[in-house]
Amino acid sequence: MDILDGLNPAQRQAVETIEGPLLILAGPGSGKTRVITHRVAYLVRKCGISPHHIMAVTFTNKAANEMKERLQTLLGSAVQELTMGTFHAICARILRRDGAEIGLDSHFVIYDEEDQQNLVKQSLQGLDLDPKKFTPRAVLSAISAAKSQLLTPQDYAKQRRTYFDEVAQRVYERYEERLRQSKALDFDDLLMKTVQLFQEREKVLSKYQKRYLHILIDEFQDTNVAQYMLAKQLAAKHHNICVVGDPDQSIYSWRAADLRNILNFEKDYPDAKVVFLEQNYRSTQTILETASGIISSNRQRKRKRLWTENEAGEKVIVFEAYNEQEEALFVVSEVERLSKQGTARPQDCAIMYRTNAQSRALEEAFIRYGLPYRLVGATRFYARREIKDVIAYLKLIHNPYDTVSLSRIINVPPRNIGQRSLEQLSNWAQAFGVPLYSALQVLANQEASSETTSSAKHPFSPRIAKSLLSFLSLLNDLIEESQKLGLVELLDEALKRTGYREYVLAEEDGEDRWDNILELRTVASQYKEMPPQEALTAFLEGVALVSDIDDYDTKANAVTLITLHQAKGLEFPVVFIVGLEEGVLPHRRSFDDPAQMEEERRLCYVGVTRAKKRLYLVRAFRRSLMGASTANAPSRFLEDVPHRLVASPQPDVASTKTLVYYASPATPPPLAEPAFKAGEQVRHAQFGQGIVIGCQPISDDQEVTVAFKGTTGLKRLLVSLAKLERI
DNA sequence: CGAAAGGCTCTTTTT
DNA sequence: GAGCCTTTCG
Repeated sequence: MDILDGLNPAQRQAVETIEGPLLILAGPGSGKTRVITHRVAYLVRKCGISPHHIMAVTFTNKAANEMKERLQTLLGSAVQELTMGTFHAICARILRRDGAEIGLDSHFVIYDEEDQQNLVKQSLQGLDLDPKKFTPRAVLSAISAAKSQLLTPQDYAKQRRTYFDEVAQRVYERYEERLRQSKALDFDDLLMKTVQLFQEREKVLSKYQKRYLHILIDEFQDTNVAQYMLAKQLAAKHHNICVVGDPDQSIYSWRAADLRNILNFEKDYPDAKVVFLEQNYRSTQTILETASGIISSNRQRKRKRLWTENEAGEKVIVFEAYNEQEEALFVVSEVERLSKQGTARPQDCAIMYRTNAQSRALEEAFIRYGLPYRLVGATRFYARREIKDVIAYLKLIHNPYDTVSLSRIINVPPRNIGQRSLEQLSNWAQAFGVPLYSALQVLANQEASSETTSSAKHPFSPRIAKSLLSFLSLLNDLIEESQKLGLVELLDEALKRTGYREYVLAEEDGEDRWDNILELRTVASQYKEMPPQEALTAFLEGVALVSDIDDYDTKANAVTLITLHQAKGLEFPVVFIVGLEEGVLPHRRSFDDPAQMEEERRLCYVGVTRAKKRLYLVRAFRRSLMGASTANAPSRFLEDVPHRLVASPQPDVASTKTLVYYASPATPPPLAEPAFKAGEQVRHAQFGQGIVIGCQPISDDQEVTVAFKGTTGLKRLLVSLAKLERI
């Protein structure tokens, strides 16, 4: 098969233009992914470029994996040679290998946002500031923005304007110092340090420049200054840089993405060729026109003409519910109706919303009516406390200087090292300017030699000193074990020695939490092929850089619940956008900033253009936000949907007049008949006898809660799996 | 020292 | 409505 077969002229041009800079402006549904994969295949198969010399940067790991899968069929095992991943993942690899050149320890740990916030909190302490005015969150966001623009604390100092800037700058300095002590890098460092490495070490840069003859970057509209600089550095030798994006789909400016990267690409690369992909293969005429209607009100944009040969298709359905419960009910009954009709299966449908909090009402409705659903994100596996605790142990084993992780688990499970003791330890360490781990070792030496060397003598009571030392030896033992044990064995050993299992099981939801840990163990077991040390590094890196969307599996037989941001790059036959209200979408935080308001509009545009066949725009008249229920006006975006595209009876979306369109008289599907009733006596093969407490539908199954005799206690089981026997 | 309870503030979006 | 922090008590 020829690689160019089945491509339209513009797509073909995008694939064949391999020399020099290339900007591909790709409208939604224009076959962008297809172009990128075919371009890579073309480079390898037609131009004889080794995959080793190609770098492709994607926005998520998921996108990278999918692309690899597709290329597998075109290239076979040579795919492994490609450098493919997010900027963050690629940079982490580079720094692990060559970071020593700029003084980085190859055992650096990666700090996620929670870790960062803890560190900012620590750095704020002792500055004697109004904690209301200078929240860790706000300060961190300033620091992160600075780093995304490659501003060091010194650079930041030069351009600070307000008192807040001054404070943020001082915290930034302390924060950096602590990161360094902990041998840790935060997300932004991964980019910034790589840029720095390339700036300061010509040899290293040149090595990578020589290697990467071709560089491809997807979702270019969402890159920040640091990422842009990185691309520029890497491409400086060969100039074969191909960027793909769509300014209308730029939705990450709050994460310091800079639209100017794509808008000014042609200025920075004067010899750049530009290809427009404007034919849409995804959506119906109606959906595409709806999208155009919405986006064309933005003033800061290049006009472009999207078109499609697809049929007009179904009208857009606009629905106003009374409140979020009714909104959810409407969605559920529509999904049910479509699937009864055979029009769409549950997995063909997606429900998109502006904020994670909105998923709750939807979830409740789905559970209540026993419809299968799949929630992307929100539950954030790796953000769970027990998972973070266990990972903190592993991070510490990997790099004991990691002060954030050490502070996190020094008293988890409780070992008599309370806040005050930790504070004492921290102050003492700070006085020496060393990480907590080093301080603990100094303490150990002092205790061992029993000599009382004047000023530096530790401040701890004998009892506390004993607790601290026993923690230190626990940690040291585990570090020693890590030399010989495989990853899973190491994890087990850590859990055993710390007594974490007993600790977690004693809590409320202990069973669930323990199950989560077992799931983490399963993830760890996937690294068994590697040598132990390497496995630990790879595991921690993987864990640090995953995103919620990464393990989203489209095959499950379930409706997808997803934020508009996460929906970028996906497509569904049926899309519901809910919460189309002033204050929600657009979000109220964008009211006073026209640029942000335009981004809200783009977000809405992204949502609409995910739909292939059917689009529902749904809003609620009242909605409870933060406890209180408020009435909201219809979203201004609804006004931009041409009336002729909306299902009759014509809703007058411009007015606040109520409704309009009812899908079949809302007949809520009957509750599935519970398989068990409370009070029934049952027997389980493993847990023995018990009494049923309750039973409720969950996805396409039922969950039964049983109180078992003896030590087992309360268990929640899936009816289909548990094989409960009535007695 | 730590567990429990009560009161406070926020909530966009996330690699 | 929840997570976070502070307070209080054992």
